[in-house]
Amino acid sequence: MTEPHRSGCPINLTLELLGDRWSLIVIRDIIFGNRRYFRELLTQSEEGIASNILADRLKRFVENGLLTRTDDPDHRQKALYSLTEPAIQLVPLLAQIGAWGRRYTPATHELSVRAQLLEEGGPKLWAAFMQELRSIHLGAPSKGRSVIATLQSAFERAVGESARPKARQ
Amino acid sequence: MTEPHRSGCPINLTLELLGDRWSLIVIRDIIFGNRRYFRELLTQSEEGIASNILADRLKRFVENGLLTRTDDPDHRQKALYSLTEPAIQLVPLLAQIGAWGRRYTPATHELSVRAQLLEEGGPKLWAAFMQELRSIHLGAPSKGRSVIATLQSAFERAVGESARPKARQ
DNA sequence: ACAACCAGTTGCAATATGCAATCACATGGG
DNA sequence: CCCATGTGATTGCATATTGCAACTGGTTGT
Repeated sequence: MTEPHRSGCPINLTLELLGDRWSLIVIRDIIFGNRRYFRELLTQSEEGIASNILADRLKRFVENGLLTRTDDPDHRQKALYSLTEPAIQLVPLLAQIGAWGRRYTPATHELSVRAQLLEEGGPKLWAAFMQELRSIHLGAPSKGRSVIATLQSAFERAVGESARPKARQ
Repeated sequence: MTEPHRSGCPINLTLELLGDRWSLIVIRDIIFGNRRYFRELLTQSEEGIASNILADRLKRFVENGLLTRTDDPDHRQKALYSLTEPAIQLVPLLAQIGAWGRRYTPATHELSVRAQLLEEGGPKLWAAFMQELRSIHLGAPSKGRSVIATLQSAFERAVGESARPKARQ
C-alpha cells in the first residue's frame, strides 16, 4: 500500500479532505440551511454550485463518513443526506471561520447575522446547536428546538425572498 | 465595478481567500513552525510545496493584508515575512482544524502533539500564544515566551531530525 | 573571482474546476 | 397509456490551477 497523504499532520489531513472552495459551503448549507436533498443544495445555494461539483462532493463525503445517504420513503428517486457525528463536530470550525470572515472580509451585514449569533453564543450555543443537529440527523433525543429556530429565523429573515439563487442543472 | 465574489457570506469569503490545499499550510508553518523566509518555508515544509505555489500564496497574502514583506537587514536578498493581526487571529481557526483532524483523520501521533497541546490549553493558551506572535511579528511587548517555547520544543522533539523534507527548486 | 545561496520566474504536462446540455428513472395528471 | 415535470446525477468541453524541473538575476562568503 502506498501512502496517498502529503503528511500525517492533522491540519494537513483536514485540508486534504475539506480544503477547497466548495466542500465547506455544502456542509454549511446542510448544517445551517437545513438542506438535505440534492436539489435543495443545488438551487438554494447562495453561491450557485454546479451540479457535477455537488455530486462529487456528496459522493466523497459519503465515502469519507461525513454524510450518510438514504432513500426518501415518500419518493424513491429522492436521496436524503444526513450528517454524521464527525460532520456535526465541524460546527465549531465553521463558527470560527464565520467569526474570522465577519471581521476580516467584506461580508455583507445580512449574511453575517448567523455568524454573529454563533460567535456571541460561544461554545455553549454551539453545543446546544450540535445536540439539535444530532436529534434531526441521528435521531437523538432532544428537549426543544430553540437554537435551530433562532438561527434559522434570523437567517431567513436576513436573506428572505430577496436572495435569488442562481440555479442550474 | 463588478462584484468578483460568489456571495457576501463570511464563510464563503474566507473560503475564497484560504480555501485551497496550500494556503493554511503556509500560514501554519509561519505561525507554529516559526518560518519567516521563502527558503525556510520551501525546504522545511512537511508536505513539499512547490516554489511557484509558495511564491503565489505569499504574494496573495501580502496583497490581502495577511502578511507583510520586508527586507532582511542582515541580508539584502532575503525577504522577511511577518504576520499581521488578521493572520494572528487565524490561531483559533487552526486550533479547531487541528482538533478536528486529530479526532477524525488518520493523523500520526507525533504530528498531533502540537494540536493536542493547543486543544487542551483552550482559548486561554491561544490568547497567550497570539500575544507572543504579536511580540515577534508586530513588535508588541511581551512578558515571556513560555508558550512558544512549549509548543516549539514539543513539536521539534516530535519531528526532530526524522523529518526528511522533500525540497525542490 | 568564484562557488554557494537567495527569492523567485518560466515552460509545460497533468489535473481540477466551471458550466451547459443531457441522461435514465420516478411521479402525477389526464 | 402518454406526457410533462422533477429527481440525482453524468458527459463534453473550455478554462483555471497545480506539480514539477529548469532557469534567472542578484547577493554573500571565501
